[in-house]
Amino acid sequence: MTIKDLANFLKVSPSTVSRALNNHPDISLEVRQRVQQLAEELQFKPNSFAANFRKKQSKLIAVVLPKIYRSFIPDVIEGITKTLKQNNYQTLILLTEDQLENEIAAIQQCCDMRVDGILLSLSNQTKNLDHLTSCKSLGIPLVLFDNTLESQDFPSVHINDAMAAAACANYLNDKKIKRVAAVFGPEELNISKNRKSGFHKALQENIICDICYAKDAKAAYDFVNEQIATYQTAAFFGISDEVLLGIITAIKENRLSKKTIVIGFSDGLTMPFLHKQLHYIFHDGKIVGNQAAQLILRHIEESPVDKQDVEIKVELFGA
Amino acid sequence: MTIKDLANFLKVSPSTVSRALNNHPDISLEVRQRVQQLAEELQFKPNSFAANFRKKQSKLIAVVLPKIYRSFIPDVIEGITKTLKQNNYQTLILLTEDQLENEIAAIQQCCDMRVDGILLSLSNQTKNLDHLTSCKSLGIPLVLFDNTLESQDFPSVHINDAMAAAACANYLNDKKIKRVAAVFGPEELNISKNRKSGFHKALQENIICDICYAKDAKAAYDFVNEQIATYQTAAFFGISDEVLLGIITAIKENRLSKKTIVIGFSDGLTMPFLHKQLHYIFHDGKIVGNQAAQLILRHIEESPVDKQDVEIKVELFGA
DNA sequence: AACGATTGTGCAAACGATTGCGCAAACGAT
DNA sequence: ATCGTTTGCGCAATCGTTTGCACAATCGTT
Repeated sequence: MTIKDLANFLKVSPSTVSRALNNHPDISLEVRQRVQQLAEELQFKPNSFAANFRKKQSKLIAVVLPKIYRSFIPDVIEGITKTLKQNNYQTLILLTEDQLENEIAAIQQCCDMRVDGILLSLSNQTKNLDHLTSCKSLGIPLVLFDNTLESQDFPSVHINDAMAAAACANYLNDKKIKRVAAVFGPEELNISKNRKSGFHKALQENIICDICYAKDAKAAYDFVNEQIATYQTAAFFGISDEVLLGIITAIKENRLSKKTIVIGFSDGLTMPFLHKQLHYIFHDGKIVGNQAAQLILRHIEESPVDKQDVEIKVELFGA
Repeated sequence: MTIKDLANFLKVSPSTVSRALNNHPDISLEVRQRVQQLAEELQFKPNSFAANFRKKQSKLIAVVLPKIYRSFIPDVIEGITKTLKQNNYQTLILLTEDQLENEIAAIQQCCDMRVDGILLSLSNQTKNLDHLTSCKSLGIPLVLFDNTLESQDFPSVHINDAMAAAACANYLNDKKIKRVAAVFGPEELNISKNRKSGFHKALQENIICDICYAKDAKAAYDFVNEQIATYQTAAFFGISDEVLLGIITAIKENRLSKKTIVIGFSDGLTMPFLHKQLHYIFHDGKIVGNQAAQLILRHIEESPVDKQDVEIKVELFGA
């Protein structure tokens, strides 16, 4: 079933069928309707590969990211796919498992496939953007999101981690606490670094702050248990749902829920439900995804656009 | 940069370049190496769209599913993408948001795009497979996974929900409990139905069983609180991480952790960590994804394959 | 020396849709 | 009646690769 078949059947030329199907004004209403009607009846759909090939576009956007963790990222993907679908693009998922080598291969793949755009959340191993030169030279738009690096070349979408972390610190300042235990993610993660420096800068100097880089919930949990045992710590800061899970589990097992302050970053679902007293920066993946998608679409459709980062506003929620 | 450019430069024909790049044995080693070397130097990659177009394949597999929940599905996607990537296929994600209408549109999209295969987890609204006839007629392989329906035409990958639920019931039978509260997901979900019937059939008749269809963790939580207040229930069954979150939160808030039995289905991460005494059927998304991907690859590459369902083995874990 | 077999390469036709350009018919204006 | 314009459609090239087939060169055989 091709355009030619339709054309033969209708005794018109393939070009006419093509134009009729695309509502080209050159084609008379009568012919247009006949074509569209037959196409409808025969369930004919033009081969989008042939069309895309001819038009030199793929209508495919690649999302390259380390891993689909249990929180946040699913929302990001949802936000991206929804926005893209509305604009007739499809979403391709490539996972790097936090390996730079995989990231490089994935980007290469994207270039080879001639995707129309790339949304990239960097692996933790990635220290620079050298591997993105091929995108640049091929003119494939690329937007960084979530885990990003400063760049002249590529716009990014993210929250202001430092400011949000500072808001948490300020909350703790106001509570006149003496000591806080702060749990970050793996040390090499940019969000760890940014949130940590923002937190420290804002935290009053007279507050003692113990810190930990936890690779998972268990590590956070162990650290918190130790802190409680040693210092009777009653205030905790955690930069992700993963570490918050460790923190909250520990304080619940120590039966400290009521008097203890827990504050951190969360996607607003599991952790606030699990611990009603949680204070959290609501890190909404859907918005991040949506914004990233919109940004890449702008770069694809109205090139050239001046590079412009998007900083998502966040708020402190909680009891 | 095309094959033709390379050919001109090397004073050979495009066909020779093409074959050389594909390691076709017809091409002498010498020519092959010259071609490959130049391609390497110039960073040339054949336009895969043109190639796929010519070969009538897209190297794209669509994954159509309701939603990327916070547990299980991320693992499934990970399992799928990994397996597909190893076989040089890319993963396309289409979300249906549990709307039949979206599912129909997504399948249509897939057919229009000529994807090489479809992995489909049904929406809760889907009661039959009529909308898949176009796949059938176009010869696009399709594999059902996770939320499936019985079908003559399409193979499926899933666990034996009824048997796994029965294993949970048997565990409770052995514990000589008098009463259990069982929390399912939305009533229209197939996993709710299957797990419920399996559970009930296996549960001893003298055990009182209160049930609830919870749409989210909060609903499960409310139900459990009520059960505890009314009957001092001390045994709970939950069919997903989502409802287990509600159950566990409630019993923790009621300070019942130690003596209370909680059993259910989990992806083995958050819930077992949160509640160390949890007994759970380990529902491993990675395996489901991997198996589904392998199955679709078989159907793509060695057609025709006789329809054959895959039933993933599961085990009861926990303290 | 003449012959088939083998080996390596090029020619040209696909694949299916799009699109610049040309051309005929129909129309209105002079 | 003539000419210029508009309207509606078809021709044919094009996108970049792949691939069946033809063909030339080389080789070993008789």
